[in-house]
Amino acid sequence: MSCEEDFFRSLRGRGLRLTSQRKTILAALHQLDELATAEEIFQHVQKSSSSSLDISTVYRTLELLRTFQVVSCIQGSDGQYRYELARHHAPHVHLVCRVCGRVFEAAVDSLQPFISAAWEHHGFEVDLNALSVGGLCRECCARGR
Amino acid sequence: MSCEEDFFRSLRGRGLRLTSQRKTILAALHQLDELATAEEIFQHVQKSSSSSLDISTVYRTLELLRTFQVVSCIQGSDGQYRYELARHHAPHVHLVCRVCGRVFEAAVDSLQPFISAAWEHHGFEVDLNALSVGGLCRECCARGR
DNA sequence: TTCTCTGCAAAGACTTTGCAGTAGG
DNA sequence: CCTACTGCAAAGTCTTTGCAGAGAA
Repeated sequence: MSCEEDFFRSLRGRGLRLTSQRKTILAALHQLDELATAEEIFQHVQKSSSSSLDISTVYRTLELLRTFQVVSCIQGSDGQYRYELARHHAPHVHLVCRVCGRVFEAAVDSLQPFISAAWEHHGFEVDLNALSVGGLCRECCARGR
Repeated sequence: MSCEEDFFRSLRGRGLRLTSQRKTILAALHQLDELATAEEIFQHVQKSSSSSLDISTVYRTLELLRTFQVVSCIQGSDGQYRYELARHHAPHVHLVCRVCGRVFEAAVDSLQPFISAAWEHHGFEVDLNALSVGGLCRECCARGR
């Protein structure tokens, strides 16, 4: 799995180690294949794997994966951080419904004018991997808020 | 002040009351005139006003103001909620630097294509007041991350 | 062997909640 | 006078941290 090899190389580059817990968490991210909280990743490992690990290890590993840009991280409408594999998905934006909290994925091409404008007017480099947009989804909108 | 009158009317519509604490918090939001956390609003009142209130009252009032759309609310890079008066500002987007945490305001016109696309493809109604975009600011970008 | 990493437990930061007294309308 | 609101204190939720032992390289 090239993702694990990449991770291993990144770790070695800083004198860090590829432990079984880190492998397990990376595998869980592949299996979940969607935005997941640290708690959800933890639960998934508890159920699907014989390996045991601690929730604090999950947090520490996710932080590490984030610094290597292996995972991207957004905050849902409930304020929790949610993670997903960065390279596993085409670049996309998350549409987070402020009522039901569900997350939808939208393409990024229509954002190009905005990205250019942010760069030209503010020197700001928009991070597409961490982009989440609040609003109302179709159902909640129809339900009248 | 029309903002307070609006708030009063909204409250009356639901049989709720305009208390001195709610007036104080609304005034603080006007004085701060920028994104502020509950704690910052609380501190501001403690310093600048003779009225005393509890931090839990600040949270309860901000939640109330949010349901009436008097304030809008985003999450900064540190995960804290930050509030500002919704009508006091022209519609704008917050650019949140993932390194230094500073927040910049950007115009929304270049987002029009994206807003239209989200609506057409997903039936998703983007909420501009709650829109924050992560990335790297000019300084942190120049500093090489 | 050498350090990094882990599990555990505890603390931390921010936010919410239950309750009895206070005060708005 | 009614009942929503407040302050207080306590709990809740999510996340981080200190430390001694475990385990990669």
